[in-house]
Amino acid sequence: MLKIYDTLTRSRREFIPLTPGKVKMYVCGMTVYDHCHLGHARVLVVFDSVVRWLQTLDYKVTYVRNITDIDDKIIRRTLENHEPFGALTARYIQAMEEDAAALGVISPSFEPRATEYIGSMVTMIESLLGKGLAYVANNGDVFYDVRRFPGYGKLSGKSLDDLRAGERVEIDTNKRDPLDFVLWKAAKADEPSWNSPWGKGRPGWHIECSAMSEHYLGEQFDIHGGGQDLQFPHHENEIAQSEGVHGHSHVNYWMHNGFVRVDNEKMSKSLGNFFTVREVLARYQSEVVRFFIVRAHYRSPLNYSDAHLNDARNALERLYTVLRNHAPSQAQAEEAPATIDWENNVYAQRFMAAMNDDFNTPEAVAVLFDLASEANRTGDSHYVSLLKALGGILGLLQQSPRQYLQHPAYPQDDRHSTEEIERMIQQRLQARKEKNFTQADALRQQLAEAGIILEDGPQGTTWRRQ
RNA sequence: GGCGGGGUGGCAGAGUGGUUAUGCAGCGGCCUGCAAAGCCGUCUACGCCGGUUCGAUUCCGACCCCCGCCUCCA
Repeated sequence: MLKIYDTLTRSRREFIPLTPGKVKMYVCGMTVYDHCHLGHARVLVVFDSVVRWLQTLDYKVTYVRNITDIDDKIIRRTLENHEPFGALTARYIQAMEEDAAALGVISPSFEPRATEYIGSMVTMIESLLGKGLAYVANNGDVFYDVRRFPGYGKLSGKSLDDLRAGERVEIDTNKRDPLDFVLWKAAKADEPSWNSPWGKGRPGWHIECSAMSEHYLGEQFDIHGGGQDLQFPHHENEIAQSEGVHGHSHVNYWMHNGFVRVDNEKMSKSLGNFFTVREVLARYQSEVVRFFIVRAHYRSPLNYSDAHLNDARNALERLYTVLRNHAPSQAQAEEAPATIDWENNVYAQRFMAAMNDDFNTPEAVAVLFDLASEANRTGDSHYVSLLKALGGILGLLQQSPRQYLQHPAYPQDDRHSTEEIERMIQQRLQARKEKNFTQADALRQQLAEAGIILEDGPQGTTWRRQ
């Protein structure tokens, strides 16, 4: 039985989908004005793991992850760059897709862009105006009237009177309440704009998620996810909009992942302490990054540092080494296809129990390592098959072990070609045969200095990159 | 100030009212020409102070400290 921690009720609740066998899930994706950083990578990987597990449980998942391709920051960036905003967003959407693919993230069922749903947003805003939950201000902006929505603050546990609006930012005098948020922004000159009953303008940030989630998933759906920082105000506002229009709750389970931190501080664009996915992928194999993310629970903070990435790299190497050392033979692979016996296998059961407990991936990873130990102890390839199958559910261990282990850690370390390495290994084997250990060790040392480790085994000498 | 989440062994990171998490790193041994990999063994724990309990890292209370949200942010 799957249990999910729901932010709204602050409790772990049994997961019961609205429609048996089906899951409708919406996750707030990226605002595309810059490259993804590790915090974005975490959202991508965390909810990818959620989808993979739901699918393992035989749910048919409809997964929507939106793209915000119009907002203040995008406009500012296009002005700085002197380029059309469509060109800017297209470039960063492309980059995001590349990063996601590198991290082994399966494409969502739908990836709607805000600019393609302006009409739905306008309809929604009209509805809110009709219900008296919104108003047109003197400056032409349309605002949500938060005081008119009784449940405002229920997701983030805030009360309107406790919020210190205006303490950090100047209050917009066009608003009735400082916490009112914009649904429609009147266009300034040189800004991208769309027609609306309130004149040319563009949507506020929050309305897009209400509109697009309804378009793809209906008035009510199962899971809504995103980073912790979206809890307030973004998701709070989304509730106000969707519930305001429909008159009933729209999300059954709210999931929020924890932050990536640097030096114990939240990694964020505004603090400028971020590392982009591509910066990190230039130095670590992408699977190391995914492993690093999956090794922590999704709600916990995750500290980023080279030491931690190195630690993850070394740990993952152990798993791939098992896969290499005890790979099932062709015959064994055919005899025992990669089906997982959830009913009888204790490792599979532990894995399932862990994942069913609010997606406890660290515990699931621990099962992987126990399987690795068992495989090393017994040499039984059944453990290896299961290790690879369970790893696959987490999006791990699907590369060929040789490819993984021989992948250059840093591109500039790729000093020796594979042919060169193989030739030196043969030279060393010849030297060993002649008991010329001095020369054999010299050759090994030479390779070691290039980060290449030799391993003499019963089946001959293999190599990997450190 | 309001609200929320935390403080676990050298590092990372789960979890539990009494039984080995797991990984990396360290140490000793086995294996090896020597290594590497692997195996066996092993050392560092549950912020502080009280309370409940036969027994608390795990429950309760106070305290200290850290982080997040209250502006855009995954």
